[in-house]
Amino acid sequence: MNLRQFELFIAIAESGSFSRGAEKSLLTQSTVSQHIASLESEVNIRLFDRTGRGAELTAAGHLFFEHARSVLAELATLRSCMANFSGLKEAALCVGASNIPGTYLIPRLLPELARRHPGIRLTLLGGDSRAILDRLISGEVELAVIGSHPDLPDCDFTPLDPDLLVLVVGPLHRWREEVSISPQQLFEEALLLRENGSGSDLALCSALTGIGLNPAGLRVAARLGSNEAIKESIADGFGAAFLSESSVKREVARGELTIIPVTGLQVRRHFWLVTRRSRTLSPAAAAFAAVLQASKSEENQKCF
Amino acid sequence: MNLRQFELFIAIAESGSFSRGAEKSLLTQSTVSQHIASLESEVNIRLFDRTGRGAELTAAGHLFFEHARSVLAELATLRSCMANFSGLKEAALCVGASNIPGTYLIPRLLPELARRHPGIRLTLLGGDSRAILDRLISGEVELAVIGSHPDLPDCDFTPLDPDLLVLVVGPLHRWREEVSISPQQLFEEALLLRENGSGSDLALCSALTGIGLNPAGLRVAARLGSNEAIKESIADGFGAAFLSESSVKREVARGELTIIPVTGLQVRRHFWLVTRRSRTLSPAAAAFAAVLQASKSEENQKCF
DNA sequence: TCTAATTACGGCGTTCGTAAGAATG
DNA sequence: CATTCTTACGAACGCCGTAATTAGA
Repeated sequence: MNLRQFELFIAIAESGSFSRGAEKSLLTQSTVSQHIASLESEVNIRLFDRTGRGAELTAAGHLFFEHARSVLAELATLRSCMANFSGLKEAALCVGASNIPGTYLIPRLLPELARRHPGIRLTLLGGDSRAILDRLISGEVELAVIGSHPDLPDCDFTPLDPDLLVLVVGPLHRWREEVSISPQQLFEEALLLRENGSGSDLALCSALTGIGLNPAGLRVAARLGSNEAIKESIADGFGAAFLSESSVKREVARGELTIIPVTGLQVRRHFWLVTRRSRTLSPAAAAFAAVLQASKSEENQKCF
Repeated sequence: MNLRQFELFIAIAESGSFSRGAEKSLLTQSTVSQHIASLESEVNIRLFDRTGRGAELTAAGHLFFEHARSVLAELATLRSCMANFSGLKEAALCVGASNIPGTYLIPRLLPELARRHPGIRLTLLGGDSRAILDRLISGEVELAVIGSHPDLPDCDFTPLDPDLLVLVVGPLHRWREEVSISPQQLFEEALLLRENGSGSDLALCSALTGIGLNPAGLRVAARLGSNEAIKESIADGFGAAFLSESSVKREVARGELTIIPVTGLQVRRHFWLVTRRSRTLSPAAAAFAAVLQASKSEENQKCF
């Protein structure tokens, strides 16, 4: 009992004769005869009545016919789904992203993704880096975009465009009017930081260390769990913080926050595209990754 | 792409390794490898990621998996339907029967049919003999039970138990008290007959001719289209009629109708089981025919 | 007697297993 | 180094076609 025989069976049933069914299926009568005999012996019941001028379905044959059609219909569905999937005509894609990339990076890329592959239905799952990576490893998301690079043996990390962290203060802050400050001045001011070990925290520490300063000396007023919480606090006039440039663009434009350059200090943090090592990306995931990479070169071009 | 490969694919997907999938499917690893490679080349996309300690579905593989399961589910349905059908566990049967057999013969057989084959779902289509035979020839019904035997080359007729036609009159009829009447007396009375050429009409004519009388001399008060119409008329006291003994049993028992024996005249009419020549009967139809035949011998035993 | 399905048989392609090789952890 | 998948190659099986046979109209 195989799919070819099903198609043959249906060709015969619809044409009413073994010979015409054979023609349709590009086979000879004799082969057709063998196949039907084989089917009949397998279900142990006659499927066609041989009438002398063709063949006609028996009651059992009618039953078989209906179900054979269902089987072939399912098969056709499978084929078309696979073709759509391969061709990116229609594909579900599940991506994980931590806070900053999920809020500020990926949304900017959605138009380009939709333009290139209108069939991709994207689901974006959020969470902190650790949770996102867990979801990646479990297969719940196919790729992840995060702002840190833990040492995971099972994952491949691809750098995306670097995120610039800038010092921002609120409209009532005493630094408000400064054209710039020195790195040393940072140690005199109450700072708001993200969680210990978070991507932005690590980036700041590494930048300070890079110019010979010890991050441990910073006056950390608070460590807050969200970018937005820090913004709120600063907007009220309390403290200063290093925030992702892209995440404060809007507020800076409205004058709610002000960027204060710090002479000789550049705090950068990379975003990483993470995939499971030696796992095949679906075409949709590959397309998404390509869009991410493309945006990266664009950003870099702007930098140079 | 064939059904065997689908089963194999699912075995691998569920067990998480080519080797274990091979065991389940009673194949060797290498064969399995070839089959999956063949599937993958056919849909033109990777279905499994080979992880070094097994194999895991890719996104495309998950999609394939779902649909492959649907295909196999349909196949399983087909197999079970065919098995049920062959085994009479569950089968639809469509039978045609003309008026008398449909009303009085077949209903009596239903309990026996249900006892032998509880799974058979019977559909009984009615109509006059001609309509029933048309439905038989078109394949709409698989077998037919009728009260006449037209000369159709494409049909096989099998005689069932003969039906006895008896002369019945109403409670107000002048023959009410007669113990019996002579055949000649029939010609003095208004008779109600069925349609010209109907089974019961033919039976009466043939019986009269058989004892040397000419049916043309009968006083035909009316020809009515239904047995029940004739009963109604007679019960009102008008006329007499030859009706199927089995169809008047109930009324005779209640005293609404009376059977008057006619000396030396026996009007019999055969019922026929009709099938299309050289067509295979479904198991259900064969079972139904068997019940009919069994009832026939029973009746004959009573006769002798 | 013609048309259509079945049967017999030989060629050929596919599937399968053994065994050796490569990759992964 | 062990496990797992891949590749190569020969054997077996099944599928297909030709041609002769049988059945039906």
